[in-house]
Amino acid sequence: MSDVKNPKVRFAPSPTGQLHLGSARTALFNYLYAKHHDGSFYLRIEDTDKARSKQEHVEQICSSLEWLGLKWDGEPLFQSARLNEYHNVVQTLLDNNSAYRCFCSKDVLETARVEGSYKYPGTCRNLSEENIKMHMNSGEGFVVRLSIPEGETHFDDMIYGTVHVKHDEIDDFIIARSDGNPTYNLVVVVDDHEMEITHVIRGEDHISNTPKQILIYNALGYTVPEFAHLPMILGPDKKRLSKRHGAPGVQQFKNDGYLPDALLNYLALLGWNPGSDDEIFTLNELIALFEMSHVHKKGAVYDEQKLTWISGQHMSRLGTANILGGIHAINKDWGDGFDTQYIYSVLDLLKQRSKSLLDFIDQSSYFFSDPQFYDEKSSKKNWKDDATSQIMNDFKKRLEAVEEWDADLIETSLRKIAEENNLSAGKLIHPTRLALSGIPSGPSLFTLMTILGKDVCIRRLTKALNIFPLES
RNA sequence: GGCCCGUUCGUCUAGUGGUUAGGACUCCAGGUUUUCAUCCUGGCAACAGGAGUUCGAUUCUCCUACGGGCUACCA
Repeated sequence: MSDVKNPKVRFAPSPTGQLHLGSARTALFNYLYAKHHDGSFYLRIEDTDKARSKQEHVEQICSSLEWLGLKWDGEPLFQSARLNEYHNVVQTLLDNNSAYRCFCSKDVLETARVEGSYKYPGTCRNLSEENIKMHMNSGEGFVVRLSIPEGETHFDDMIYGTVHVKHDEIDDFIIARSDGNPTYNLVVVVDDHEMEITHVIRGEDHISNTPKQILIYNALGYTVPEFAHLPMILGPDKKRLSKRHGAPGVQQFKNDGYLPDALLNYLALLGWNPGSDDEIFTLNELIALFEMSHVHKKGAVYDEQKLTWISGQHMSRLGTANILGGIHAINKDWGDGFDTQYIYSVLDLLKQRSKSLLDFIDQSSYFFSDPQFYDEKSSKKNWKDDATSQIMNDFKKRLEAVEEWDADLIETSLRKIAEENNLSAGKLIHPTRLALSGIPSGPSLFTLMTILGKDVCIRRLTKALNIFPLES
């Protein structure tokens, strides 16, 4: 066990879109790390980009996290509510000469960049007091840039190891825009400090922001937290999965009938390994097993087939009552009008055959309503003539006479008729299945009939006898 | 252009200075089953390339290639 005690971590999405796979994984690893070490997991909404942030995304992100079961501690912190605080910090940095006002126009700098000059030239870095006053008096807009000192910054990343960055690689980056609003690198530091975050766990795309942020921590005299940068989740083309690049939203997985634990399980395996050959875990098991040292640096390609397999594993392992809960979350009317024992029989019979809740609902439909359609191919193959109808009619009569509706007795009765008519049992089984379920495949016919009950079976057989063999 | 990171079966991954390079998903073949699915058994399939260090490198070092990230008045 590690000696880390009660870490405080945060998941800090910007509400510019729904919670997608990549950010869900980041949230998960933060959560696992925190809970494994008896720490806290906080939520912070990074909504300083007013143009792109939307309330509906905030709600969507929260409900996705709730669905996944990643409960955050306390109340979410909204950056938009802390603008005054950021202004004060910018002023502090200006006052202690860690930052300066820059009056260069956006266009000029943009042009220079296009021409190959990737770094800010430092034009306004050492303006005189008078010069600054002159600019300000004339009402010119300005941004505030951090003044990067000479030297080098390094930090020990929990995943990447020690990262060294020379300061001449770092631009005098902007911490406050010309409209006075702070930028990401500034607010992240201010808030992580305010929230007393001990471990910053985020995507690898932030690794080059880290030294910039450390410089701000230093300029403000704040304690620098630990960092862990997670590998990216990639699309099939090995490009980073992003909102733009077809990253599915978490909501989509919910709608597709995946169990939250199954999604979490799959996500955990992208970039992390449990140190054993086991692959199926509940969230609590993941918490117990999670170690940052088992996270590696390589990006992982998202593979829906493996997710589907994991989902199927969770379906068959999950308790029947929990499956029912999941189904009701999708469709609260499911199973209405049927008694609990009947519903549980169906659940037990089909859950290990299902890849997802939706798949389950689909497979179980004929337990709740008589078939409206009959599979065409199977109809032609298994009930193509009057001879079949003849035998099916006999079978129906025999069933009507059965006193005790029991799988074994039904089977015996069916096989007996087949034998009497010199037919293989399949000649009777297939048309019966078709008549009862409308489809050519499914669980054991005899247990299926037992669950359905005598009345329903007779009713469906009668209906089928009126219809089959199908015309044309 | 610059900085940083990565590279083991198609995919997710384990692994060691000497291994038949292991597992999982997918796929294929059998088995089980009334059918389909599950399940069981078996199979296909990988150390990016080149130097160097070494008795010996997949493992250590360097180079190259390829891939990724960052290089915004986005976060």
